[in-house]
Amino acid sequence: MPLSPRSLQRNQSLQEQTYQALRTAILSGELTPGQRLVETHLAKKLQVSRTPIREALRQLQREELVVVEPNNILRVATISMSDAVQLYDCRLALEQLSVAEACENATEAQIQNLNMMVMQAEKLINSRPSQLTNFQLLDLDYRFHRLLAESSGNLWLRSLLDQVFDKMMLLRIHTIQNNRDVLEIRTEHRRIYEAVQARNSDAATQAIKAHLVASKERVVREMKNLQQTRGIVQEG
Amino acid sequence: MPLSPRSLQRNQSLQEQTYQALRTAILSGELTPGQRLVETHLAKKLQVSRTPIREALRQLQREELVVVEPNNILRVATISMSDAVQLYDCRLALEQLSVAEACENATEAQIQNLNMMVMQAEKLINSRPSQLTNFQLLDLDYRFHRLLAESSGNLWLRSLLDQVFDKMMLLRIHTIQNNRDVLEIRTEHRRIYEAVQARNSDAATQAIKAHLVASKERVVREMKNLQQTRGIVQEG
DNA sequence: TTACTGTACTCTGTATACAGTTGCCGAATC
DNA sequence: GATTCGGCAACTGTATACAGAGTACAGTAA
Repeated sequence: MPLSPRSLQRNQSLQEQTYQALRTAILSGELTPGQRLVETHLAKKLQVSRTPIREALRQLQREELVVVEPNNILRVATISMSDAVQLYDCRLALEQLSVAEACENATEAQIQNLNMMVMQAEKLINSRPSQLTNFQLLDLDYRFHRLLAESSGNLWLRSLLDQVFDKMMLLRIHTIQNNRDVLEIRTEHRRIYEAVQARNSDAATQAIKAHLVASKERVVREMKNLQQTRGIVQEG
Repeated sequence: MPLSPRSLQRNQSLQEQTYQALRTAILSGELTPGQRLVETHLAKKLQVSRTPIREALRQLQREELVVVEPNNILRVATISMSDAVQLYDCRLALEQLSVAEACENATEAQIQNLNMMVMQAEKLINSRPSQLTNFQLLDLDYRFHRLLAESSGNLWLRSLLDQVFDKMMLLRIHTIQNNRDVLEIRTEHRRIYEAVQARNSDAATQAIKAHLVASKERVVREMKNLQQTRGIVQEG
């Protein structure tokens, strides 16, 4: 849903709706990394006053989806190659814990949902590639990982991983545009799912580790490609 | 530094200063867990308008140092026993990565600083126990861990751990009041330091793991004690 | 042509006004 | 004495006004 006037309703606070709208716009790529954010413009676009905009921006700033320059200019955050590597390292640490605890604590309903996601992904991969299916795959990828985190039963782990996922999304929404191979999740997700379903903590840890290491490598390779062609993502 | 009118200066934005003041007040225990936060009162206390207060509160809310109730009442966050356990699990995952990367990337200056902190702690422990030295020890403990995270060179790891540390601080500022034994960091910190200094990644990982497992156990024990006597920390 | 300066414009930081909501208290009623 | 209703007080949500900082641009002088 594009950033548009009065797509907002009055049942929730405008501040919260503004926050969601901006976050979604950033994570969907509608607001591109590095783009300047001007309070007054956003206010006009969303048909609200600056107050809710400012509060939403402060939150995004605290999550580092928005960064502030020395002269108080706000921009959508940019993810560099080294950021990506470091984020993957954090994921590696956190998601091993995530699946290990999921093996212990996942409910049957959660396990069924995981299964459905794996099957959906397999179906999507067999369909004709297009930019739409690429986005759907990426979405499915992160829904799978978020559900794993949720299944761990550890709320703080979930909250930390959510932040990491948001930042990864910011990056990947731009890396997958052309190359669906960066989303080789077919066998990898299934292996993770099966280990969790069997409550086999060691296998699950191994599987997620292999998945993330492979994924990291694919993303880094794709970023190098992108850097050669266009200059969207800068080195940091 | 107590929350007082016009302790703020005009060189930084009031919003940022307000944020720092509130965060410090929460982490130092001046604002106690569960305490209600009223914008207008805080505004009067800090001698600023509601605008900077609101923006600061939104940030604290996003970091979950402040929680909002259904009727829009804001309160200082409360950490339950299960929160503490889950936070320790996250720390365990992240800090193992932290020291492993610190072994690779720490600068000589950082290693020297780590050493100084270890020695300072050893000196403090030998001094006469008091509430003041307890607070100093706790502060030193977290400064040590933060510096480890910084030495890893992984900015995202550092940012994630900072959040975890803040929440732990919120908890521990109340658990250590009487019992300094929860801060048995003498030998444990030294062992971590020596492993990092020797760039021995395996030893460092083992040492931090042992430290955190032991620390978790001590804190849980102390929380059980507290729960029996007074009701500050509620089960969640 | 270049460098400097004044000016107008844009944007942010902060304060404040106003409206809507929630919750409480007291009075009237059963 | 308990209960319910009206009204008041306390807060929050939102809009907006205003001031100050930064910036770009044009005009002028060397």
